[in-house]
Amino acid sequence: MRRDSRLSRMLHVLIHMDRHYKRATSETISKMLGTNAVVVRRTMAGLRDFGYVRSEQGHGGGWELARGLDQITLLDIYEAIGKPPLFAIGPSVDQPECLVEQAVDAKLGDALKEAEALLLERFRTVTIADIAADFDRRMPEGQCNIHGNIHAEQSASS
Amino acid sequence: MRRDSRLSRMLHVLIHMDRHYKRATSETISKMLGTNAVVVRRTMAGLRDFGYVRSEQGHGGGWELARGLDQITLLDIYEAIGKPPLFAIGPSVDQPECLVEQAVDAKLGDALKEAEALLLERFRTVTIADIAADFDRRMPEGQCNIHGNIHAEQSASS
DNA sequence: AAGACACGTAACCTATCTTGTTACAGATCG
DNA sequence: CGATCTGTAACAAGATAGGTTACGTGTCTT
Repeated sequence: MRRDSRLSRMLHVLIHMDRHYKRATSETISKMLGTNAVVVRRTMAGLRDFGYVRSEQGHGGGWELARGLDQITLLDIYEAIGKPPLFAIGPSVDQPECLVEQAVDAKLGDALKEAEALLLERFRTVTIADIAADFDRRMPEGQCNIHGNIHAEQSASS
Repeated sequence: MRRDSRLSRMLHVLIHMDRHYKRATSETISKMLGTNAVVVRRTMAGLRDFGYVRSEQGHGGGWELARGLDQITLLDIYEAIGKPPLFAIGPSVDQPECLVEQAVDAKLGDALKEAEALLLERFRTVTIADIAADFDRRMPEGQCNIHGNIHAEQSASS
């Protein structure tokens, strides 16, 4: 494993749900993300618990958005997936006895806290709708040809 | 594995080398860090390649500082240990075909780049001597009683 | 009521990366 | 020559995201 990509993946799928699907199954979403339906359910469970999506069991079930993308920030999703660690570096022990080590970790921790505050502030002020708007500027037709095959499957089966 | 602690560890040991050792063996340093001599040599090799420390082989050998702590920044050490990844989150693939995914990763990447720039700027402007000064403010006597046993061993054997 | 469909979840494996450990070769000093 | 150290290679351990299989449960269609 390299880096935690759950935030990126969830943003990706939420935009597609808003644009192309009224309701999508875990299987459909998993093909879109290039992964497995169980992984999708596992990750989306957090979003459901926070009320950003709904899931329905049984025949004709699947996932759907529970609110508009302009009502969901990146911070919301980050929290919904369980606030995974942001940084890959840090101290070697949590509470070092050595005072030199404490001074090192304090200084390092200050810098990390500043960077984290900046990052979370960006997450807080950007909605998923903002990202969708960025996409529209790149591709004004509002089409994503990459997942077209999946769209076709979905249209054919419904 | 949890988080990369090499930066923290190297800062820690460099301050001790400046304060308590003219020359320290990997074994001595490893006890200080609570790790293994091979791990020490492995990590310090980068610092040696960048000219921040010197190593001498053979009897009476070991490690010593090659310049003053006010001449070494946190960024220097970060680079000397190989610029490990700073963030634990990121996109799922490097070059996604889907334009929605590209828009997501671009927005996320902007926030991460901002945070990274801030973090590296802090690293660039803080010297290890600054951290040592912080330590002096915490413990004016200039003593670190935690590694006292190691200091004693070192004094006894030299 | 039966069966297909889809989520919910546990259990286990895989990949990746830092760290830990063992083993050994080479250099240096007494 | 022998003790002491660094320099490395090789491999195991630990942690975590992600992938996979299996099975239970709810729900709609026929």
